[in-house]
This record gives sequence, structure tokens and C-alpha cells, in this order.
Amino acid sequence: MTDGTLTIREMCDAFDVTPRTLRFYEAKELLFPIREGQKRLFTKRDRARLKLILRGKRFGFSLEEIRQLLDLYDMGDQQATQLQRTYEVAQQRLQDMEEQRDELNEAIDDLKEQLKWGEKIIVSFNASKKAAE
Amino acid sequence: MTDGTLTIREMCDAFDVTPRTLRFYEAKELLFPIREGQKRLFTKRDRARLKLILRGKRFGFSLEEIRQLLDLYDMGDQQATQLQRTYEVAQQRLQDMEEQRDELNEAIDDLKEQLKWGEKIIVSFNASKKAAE
DNA sequence: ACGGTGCTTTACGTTGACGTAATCGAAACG
DNA sequence: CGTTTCGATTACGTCAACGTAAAGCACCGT
Repeated sequence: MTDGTLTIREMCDAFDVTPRTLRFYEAKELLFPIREGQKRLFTKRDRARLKLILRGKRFGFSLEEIRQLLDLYDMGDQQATQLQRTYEVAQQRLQDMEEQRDELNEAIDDLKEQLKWGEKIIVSFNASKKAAE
Repeated sequence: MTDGTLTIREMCDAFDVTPRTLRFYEAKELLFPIREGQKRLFTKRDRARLKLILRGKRFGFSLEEIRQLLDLYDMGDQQATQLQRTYEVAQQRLQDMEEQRDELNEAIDDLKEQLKWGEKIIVSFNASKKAAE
């Protein structure tokens, strides 16, 4: 209890995820909870990793990408080359996201254009409908 | 040939989709090619619909949503109420897209922030590496 | 002793939009 | 007349990220 480890439920409550998700992440080698008998105990390290995982998801990384990033992260200061690559991967991802955002913006503008048209049609239609009454 | 219909391959070339996709869309009742014997012949109407389908996809509509929109579109000027609903659906979608864009922007800013950090680490790391040589 | 609760594992189900054979029919070419 | 070449149908496979049973320990209080 006082050893700083959390049960699966405590983790779920703390991070607002389901037990299934945590087991899934363990199966995918994103988390490595220790075992006390049958039960999983999530260490401080697991919490740090989960935090990064959830942040990664918000960034739109896939779990596989996240795993790779975490692995590099773990190798840590061992080799700067790796860190450099991590940086490059993240920057690539940033570029992708910005492209995606730009496309989305185009689509939004496009759709807005369509809506202006639709509006005209509705207005004129309602007008002719009123006239017919 | 001169009747304005296209074979499946001509359609594929014209719109850059696979035969599978066109058959899939037919199965999902998005397209209604006529049959000459066994073969599908895509009419002008099918081309117009496919164009709208692909545009809809760019907007991020699901095929199901697109189908409903096309159906309403087909009912056409029959009832303005429907048109109104189409309009509302599209507007809802627009709102969703803008929210999505905003989230994406947040994530981008966030990631940029992280990258600034990462940069610092790399720089200082390379510095200490250089110093060690 | 027993029901309830929490945890475990194993494994199949889900969703969307197709991809990928496998097998078959018909038409066109040489 | 044989053989590539399209096209058709049917149906199983794929990918991501879990959801959802099903079935079984282990402990807890009563």
C-alpha cells in the first residue's frame, strides 16, 4: 500500500481507463506491472509511461508508434542518436498533423461554401412556398 | 459507348478507385449502375453520385451518412423540410470538424512545446558529448 | 459454509471500408 | 479454336483498439 504501487482499479480511477485497456497495454508491451501472486501492481514507472501513452494518443500516435517512442525513451541517455531519431519522428508527426489540419481547414471552407449555396436554395424555396400559400 | 455510360474500368480510371470500391458502393446502395447482361454500366447519375461520395469522404462523412444525404438529395425539391434537415446535418458536421480542428491545433501546439524541450535536451547532450571527445 | 467482490485468463466480437483470393462466364484477339 | 483479358460473384481476411463474455481463483465478512 505504502510502497507506491497501485492496483489495477486504482490505476483505472487515476487515469480514467478500463482494466481491459491496462491489460491490453501490458500485452502490447507498453506497460510492465509487477506481479504479486496473481495480481498486477503498477509502479511509478508504469504511471509515468501511461501518462506518456495517453499524451501520445492525444497527439494521434498509434500504440505501435508510442511503444517505439517509449522504448527509445527508456534507452534514455544511452545514445543521443536515438534521441535524435525520436525527435525526428516527433517532428515528422508534427508535420503530418499540420498537413492534416490544413486539409481539414480546406474541407471546412469547402463545406462552408456548400452551405452558403444550400442556404440560398432553402431561402428561395421557402419564398416560393410562401408565395404559393 | 456513345450513350454516356461507363464500364467499371472506365469509372475506376476516371475517379481513381478500384472495382471493388464501386461494387462495394453498389452493395451499400450508394450507386445504381444498370446491367447490360452481366456487366455494370455506370450512368451520368452514378458519376454525379460518386463525385458527391468522394467529396463527402473528404469531408469526413461516413458512407452511411453519405448514403442518407444522397437519398435526401434525390428526393430533391420534393420537400424542403428534408432539405432543411440535410442542411442541419451538414452544419452539425461542420461544427464537428471545427472542433476536431481545434483539438488538433491544441495537440500541435502541445507537441511543439515538447519539441522545444527535446531540442534543449539534444543540444545540451551533444554539447556534453562534444566536451567528452 | 457461503455469497459477494475483485482480480485473473482466454478468446471471440465489434466497426468501417474495403483488400484479396477463388472460381466462373463471356468476349475479343490472333 | 484456343487463350488472354475483363468482369462477375462469393466469401474470407485485414487493421486498431479495445469491448464483452465465460469461467475460475482468492479473500472478505457474516
